[in-house]
Amino acid sequence: MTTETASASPDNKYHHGNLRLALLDAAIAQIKDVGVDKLSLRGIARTVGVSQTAPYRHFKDKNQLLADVAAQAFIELYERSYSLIDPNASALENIQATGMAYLQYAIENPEKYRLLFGSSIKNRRSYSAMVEAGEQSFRILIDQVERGIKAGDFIPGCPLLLANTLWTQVHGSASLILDGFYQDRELPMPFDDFLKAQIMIASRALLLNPMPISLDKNRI
Amino acid sequence: MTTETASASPDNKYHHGNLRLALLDAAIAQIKDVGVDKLSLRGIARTVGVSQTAPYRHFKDKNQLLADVAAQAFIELYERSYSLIDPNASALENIQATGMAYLQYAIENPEKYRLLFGSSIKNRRSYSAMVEAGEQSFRILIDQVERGIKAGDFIPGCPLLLANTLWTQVHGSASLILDGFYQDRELPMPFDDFLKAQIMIASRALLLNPMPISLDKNRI
DNA sequence: GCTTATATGTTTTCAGTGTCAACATAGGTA
DNA sequence: TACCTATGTTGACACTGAAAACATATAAGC
Repeated sequence: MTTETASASPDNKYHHGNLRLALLDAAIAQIKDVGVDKLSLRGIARTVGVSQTAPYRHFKDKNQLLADVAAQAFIELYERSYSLIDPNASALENIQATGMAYLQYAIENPEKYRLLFGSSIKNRRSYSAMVEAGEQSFRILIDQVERGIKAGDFIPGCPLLLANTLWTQVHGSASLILDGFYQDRELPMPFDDFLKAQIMIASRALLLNPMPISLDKNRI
Repeated sequence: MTTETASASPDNKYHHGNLRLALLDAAIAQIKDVGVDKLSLRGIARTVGVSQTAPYRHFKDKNQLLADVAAQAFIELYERSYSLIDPNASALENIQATGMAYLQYAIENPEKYRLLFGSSIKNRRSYSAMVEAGEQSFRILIDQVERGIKAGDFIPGCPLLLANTLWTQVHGSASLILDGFYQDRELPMPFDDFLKAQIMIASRALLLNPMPISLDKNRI
């Protein structure tokens, strides 16, 4: 979602007014309905009603357009996660809540998620805006891990390490969902519970003194 | 690695002899050095020295060629994992060993791993040989989880759920490695230890009675 | 107001892709 | 011998990302 509306000066045949935003919006739309790897620069130029090379005035190449879209999406993801952090809740609760929100984002925006973490974008490291937006999201998790350690709930390990362990679990979960790994697969419980249970198990690993067993054998 | 050598009848201008294998081999080679998404059917046809449409006699389309390569790679991965299972070792030890081997495979064969779990292959579910090869690998993990439960070491939960939690962690870890997430990033310890520590933490979640804290604060 | 530079468009073109249809040939079989 | 089928080839189509050369509208300096 871009902040401004895409058309600024209305009847300006030649100069579009705000082509850059219009292209980004069209790209997001196209990603959503044809998928990130069927997205074509020419296609989005066509839907915006502009020549096929016009986008090159605003983006060095297709890769940069994708990186810019991704940066936006990372911010979206960050805001969504951040809004769920409750300073009064325990670190564990916050972690589990944001973990589920993360999965939900991936499920609701599969193609965007693929853009964020797939290999559509080359040379990720060289798009600093995108990288920083991504790291901002990650820092939410690190912060909560640090809180949990300080509160004496979690193992007193390196926060980056612990946070990363959690993140990789959730990220792997998302990847497998999007790759259709769970389609036509019999699960022992509703899908949502399945995901939640995994997050609970994974976060149990951080607890200094986890319950000997906190899961009902029949439910899980 | 295909089992037979690719050229059967030597001087047969028109009929190649074993084009199918030759194409698969060329595909693997091309994946290794230009990457899975820069692989082109025409390119591999060229290196094999055959017309650009010849591959269509052996593969319905590019997607099917990729799926066939992936099936092979899954078997590779399976064999590598299976060879590490020691019936006399504990489930936990086996799980940690295969987990590290899995990451090592991903690091050594980044483009192959991307092929296996990225979105290069469309409609994965419809390539049953590939799907089954993949599930075979996963079953190794499930088996060990079941062993751990029976031995009274692990939480008595649904093995699929527990195994999946572990797998998603390792898979996520691999994805982030390949996406260059750890490049130019300061880590609190050597990279290999970093990965191993995460696997240890993640598998700690399965233990019925994990050590209150088993990690030295300074090392981790 | 006039000129001029710059940002933002367009046209044209190139090299590359996956895939299809039509045709050619070699080897095995009736 | 005649033919069928598997396996090749040629040529074409409809795409793609991208570069080069050209056009125009807006903004800045005088």
